[in-house]
Amino acid sequence: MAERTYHHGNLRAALIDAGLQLLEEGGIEAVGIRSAARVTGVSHAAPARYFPTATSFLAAVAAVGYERLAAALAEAVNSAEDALSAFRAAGLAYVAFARREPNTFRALTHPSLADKSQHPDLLSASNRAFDVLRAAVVRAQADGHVVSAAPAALALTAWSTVHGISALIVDDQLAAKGYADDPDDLAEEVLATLFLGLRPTEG
Amino acid sequence: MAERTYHHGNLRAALIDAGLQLLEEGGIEAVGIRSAARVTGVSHAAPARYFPTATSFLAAVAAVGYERLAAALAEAVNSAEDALSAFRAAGLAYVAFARREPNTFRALTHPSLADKSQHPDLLSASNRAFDVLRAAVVRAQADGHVVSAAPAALALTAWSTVHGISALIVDDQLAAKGYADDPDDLAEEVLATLFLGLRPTEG
DNA sequence: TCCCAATGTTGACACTGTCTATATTGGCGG
DNA sequence: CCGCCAATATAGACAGTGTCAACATTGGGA
Repeated sequence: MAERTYHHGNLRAALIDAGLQLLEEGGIEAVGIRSAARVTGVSHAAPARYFPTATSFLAAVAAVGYERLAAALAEAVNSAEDALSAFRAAGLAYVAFARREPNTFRALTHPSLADKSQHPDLLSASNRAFDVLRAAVVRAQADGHVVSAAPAALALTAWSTVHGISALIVDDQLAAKGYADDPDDLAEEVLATLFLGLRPTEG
Repeated sequence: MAERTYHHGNLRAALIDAGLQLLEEGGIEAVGIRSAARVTGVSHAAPARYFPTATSFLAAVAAVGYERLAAALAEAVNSAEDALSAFRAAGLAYVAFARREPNTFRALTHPSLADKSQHPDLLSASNRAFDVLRAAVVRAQADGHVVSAAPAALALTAWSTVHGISALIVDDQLAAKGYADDPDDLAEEVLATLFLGLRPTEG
């Protein structure tokens, strides 16, 4: 901060902060190399040393978004009482995160970041968030609340479900598609259906 | 086509065709007002009369994508034997569409189109696709294969599920998340879980 | 202390979307 | 059949973007 000289100190982190701020304020379209440089008070080409391309900058910002998501999921899981309610809390936390930070949520699945193999940090952050859900599945299996199939497949199913409903809620598609009630109710209903489908056959 | 004069005839449709071509070839990032004009062989500002803003052009292209999706769903539903397999076929057709036209699929949920209320044609096309799924739900209810709750909520649940898994498959996230098998198998598994969750309680 | 490698800056280029002013022309009333 | 007008397309300009190459600055180790 304050009265910086020629060398910034930790420009990389400062740029990512600026990117997060731009993201929150103006959506993903507002996140750019030059605007981030401007916010940071640095020349327009300075970011190039840390982010060779505009997409790589976006990826770095989105990676922080995934970290936040992972943290939100982990907190929900940890503050739950039993394995099933932990799994359930993770699902609700996913939807809650999307609603709380819609612009961040949308950034996570931005088309230009579709190929995550180009952005290792983004990929690992994404997987870290997923692993929280996967761990919750494994524990719910151990407690007999979830059918004992491959955890990866079950976690992918759960991820799909909560991601899909989050996308619909965040983009405000409910009313247009004939659902007039509280989005929270829908999230609960969707999760209930999911859990019913994941239940072990005849306990 | 061929030797056009000053007035094009149906520039609007030609531009959308160009947009679809650009989309298929280079992804959504390649779809722009100027590039579409270039492909169409028209001046860079000509599209402005039909598409006042770049986003509105994108919306028109995406609307065609939703129409295609709706058609694919409808065909799957219509060529099925009974109500339950029609519902199931619709789900598989959704995933198949996403895999067949990944760039089109990604365009449908592009962040800049998140607010569909700004783009009536896009909204109605999107709803048309959704209605195919909703009708399938209703029929499956009538045949006793699906719990009798509000169709809108159930259809939203189904949409969420198939959309989520499609997004994961299209962005090639399966292997990175520990699923090494055939994506088709996963799609079937996810649908099976969905149907299990949607089944009427004890028949 | 000196120097060099790491870090920022400056300037330029091609590209984009958007605006305003201008040119072209098909089709209508006379 | 003619002439004009409104619809349609063009031309030019401007601000903004990402990216590149040449240059300036400086901190920290030999």
